[in-house]
Amino acid sequence: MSQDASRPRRSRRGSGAITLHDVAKLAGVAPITASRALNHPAQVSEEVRRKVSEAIARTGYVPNRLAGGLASTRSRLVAAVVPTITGPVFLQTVQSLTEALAEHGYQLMLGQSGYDPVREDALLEAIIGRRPDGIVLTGILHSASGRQRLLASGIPVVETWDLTPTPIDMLVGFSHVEVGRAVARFLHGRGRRRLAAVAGDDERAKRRFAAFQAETRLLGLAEVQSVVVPAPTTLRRGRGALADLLAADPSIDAIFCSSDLLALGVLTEARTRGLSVPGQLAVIGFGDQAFAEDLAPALTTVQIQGGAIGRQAAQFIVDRADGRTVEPRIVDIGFSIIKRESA
Amino acid sequence: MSQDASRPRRSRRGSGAITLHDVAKLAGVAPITASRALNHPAQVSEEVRRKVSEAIARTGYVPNRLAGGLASTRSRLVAAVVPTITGPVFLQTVQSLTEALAEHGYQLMLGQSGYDPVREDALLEAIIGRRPDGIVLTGILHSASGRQRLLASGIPVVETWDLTPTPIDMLVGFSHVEVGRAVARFLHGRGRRRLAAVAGDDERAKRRFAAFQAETRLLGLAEVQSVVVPAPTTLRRGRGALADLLAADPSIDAIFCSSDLLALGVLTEARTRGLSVPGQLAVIGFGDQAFAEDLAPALTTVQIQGGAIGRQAAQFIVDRADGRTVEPRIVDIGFSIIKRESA
DNA sequence: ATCCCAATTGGTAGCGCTGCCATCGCCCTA
DNA sequence: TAGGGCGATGGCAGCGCTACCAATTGGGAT
Repeated sequence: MSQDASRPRRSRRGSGAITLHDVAKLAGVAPITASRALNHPAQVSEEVRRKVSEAIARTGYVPNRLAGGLASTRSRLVAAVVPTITGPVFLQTVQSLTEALAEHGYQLMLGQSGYDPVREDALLEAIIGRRPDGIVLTGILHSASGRQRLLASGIPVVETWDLTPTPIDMLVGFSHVEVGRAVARFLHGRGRRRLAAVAGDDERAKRRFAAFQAETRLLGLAEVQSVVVPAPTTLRRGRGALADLLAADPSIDAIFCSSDLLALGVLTEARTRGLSVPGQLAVIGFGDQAFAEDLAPALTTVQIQGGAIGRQAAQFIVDRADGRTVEPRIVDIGFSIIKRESA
Repeated sequence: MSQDASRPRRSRRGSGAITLHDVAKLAGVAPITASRALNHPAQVSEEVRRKVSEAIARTGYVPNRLAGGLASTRSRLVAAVVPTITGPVFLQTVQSLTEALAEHGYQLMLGQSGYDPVREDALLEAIIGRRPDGIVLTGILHSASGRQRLLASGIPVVETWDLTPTPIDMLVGFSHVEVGRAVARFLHGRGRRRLAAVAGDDERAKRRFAAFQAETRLLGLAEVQSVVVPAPTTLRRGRGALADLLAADPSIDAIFCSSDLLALGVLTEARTRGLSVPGQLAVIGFGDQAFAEDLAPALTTVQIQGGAIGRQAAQFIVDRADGRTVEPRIVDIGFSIIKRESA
């Protein structure tokens, strides 16, 4: 026990914290050997492993990952970009992403792009500066300059919650077009003939809506009544939307909502107006949030496996970081319509 | 334009990316001068600033913050720990924290402690290893060893969503005890006499409930009927809770719920049972989530300024990082009961 | 006995940046 | 003209870690 006397006045700077060198000295091995004991335990003897872990326990040493990342060019940091965290759509994805990443020793950095392209650019710069081992884009439509920047950085990128034939790099999502079509056919199949829609004001929701509308025409139904509400979608917007829709055409018999929250708003407004669901009006949501199944009436909705998206994204990035080639680089996670009471 | 020929085979390692040295060379200044042009622009001449920013624009240089953080012992990283991101309670706080931090050039790392103390310790280690400039604890009850570790790391810590006289370091929150008392008095003041509660299974919710119960006794009311539901609280749990409560005592006339989602569940169950709210039953929630005001009936609830908590926490950390002493280190953000229709 | 190879350990030299101190002009004052 | 002071620039060294290569050891093959 002799860590008192010496303390050779740190030459200049530093945090003053315990370093790997301190641990190595205490364990009686070279610093690099201590490093190996931690990062490649198979490469050192049982004895060294024991001495080093003892020294760590005694000093309370915590490796400086900033230094490690700099030296190895592997930061073990992954960035996730969402428009805003308060929109509940991506939460499940962020959660499972964080968890899956943590299991592999990676840490998540969270960035909110907001709805401002200037902010988006600044955010990208801040992220790239940390040299993450991967970037997960969640429901963001990035500017051309942002895309360029990402490409130039050479950092693995996973786009999620969408399906395009030309991703920046890797992709895990589902087809919004197929969702729109499937919902139209579903409602038609259940005897609905005067369809309406409440769409959030974002690119994906609009694609779902366009496909929904196109399919409706193919089915020979009446023109779709629709309302576009600004993002993020809320219960209030749902109530307002139903009011608007009814004012425009009281004969509608089904509504496809851009989110479950919007659907809850529609349900709420319908109830206050004495409209029976699903009797007079069928309502279908999107997202299958936890509350959907326990509403009264239970909400029929489109289920997306947000958790699976996050796990797959994490897998993509870990594979890349470990030098494995990722193939295929596009994964369609699919979706399903959960039939409950509201439609 | 001459960055082709030379490329003097990087001696050994490195990411191959543009470095500050490359920029400095192109601008015709010393590396340290280029560094100053970026970080302390007031210290260099107009001319240098111009040449450097030109070189940056031409090369697409993005500073390596890992290296910067290592050299300056300021990572400009802040860690936030939440039990789970899918519980919507802390979202507002995380959002405003991220935003306020971004404005000052800080990036947020997100950690989920889950409900497992082992995981919590691993998470803390992962976080401390990144040498963040601050750690924000949100609604977490950390183990004694975790607390010890945090203290030893010397990193500024902000605890949130609570009020204790003995914080680890800094604190911004409100009194759960006062909330419980205030709600009991509020319901009593509105003529309710047979109070009940649905409490989430976490430490804070239990403190609110205990105070609620104590105050009820002081007011001379009947013993409080209660149900404890496991975290995270959901709509389903709310429905189940009302069923249980009614089974135990059909005469209850008011329910204090641990979250707005729980309250929505109670509202839903009450409706399916033909119980009128607030006529036969008063319902009050906790959190004032966005949807609360647009429910039918609109939900009376306890409002917490989650956004303000996040902003204050960011302010605390930025102040500390800039070397300002933070005083007082405990901020009571308060709460208010928002009277709507349900109680 | 000699050589070879694998397993283990150590040394050196950075990763890309910034803190500290020295240097260089230049202007102002005496 | 000499001295002092100040603003701008540069050099050096090192933050704490790991990649790469070298050295050492012990056994097995020949």
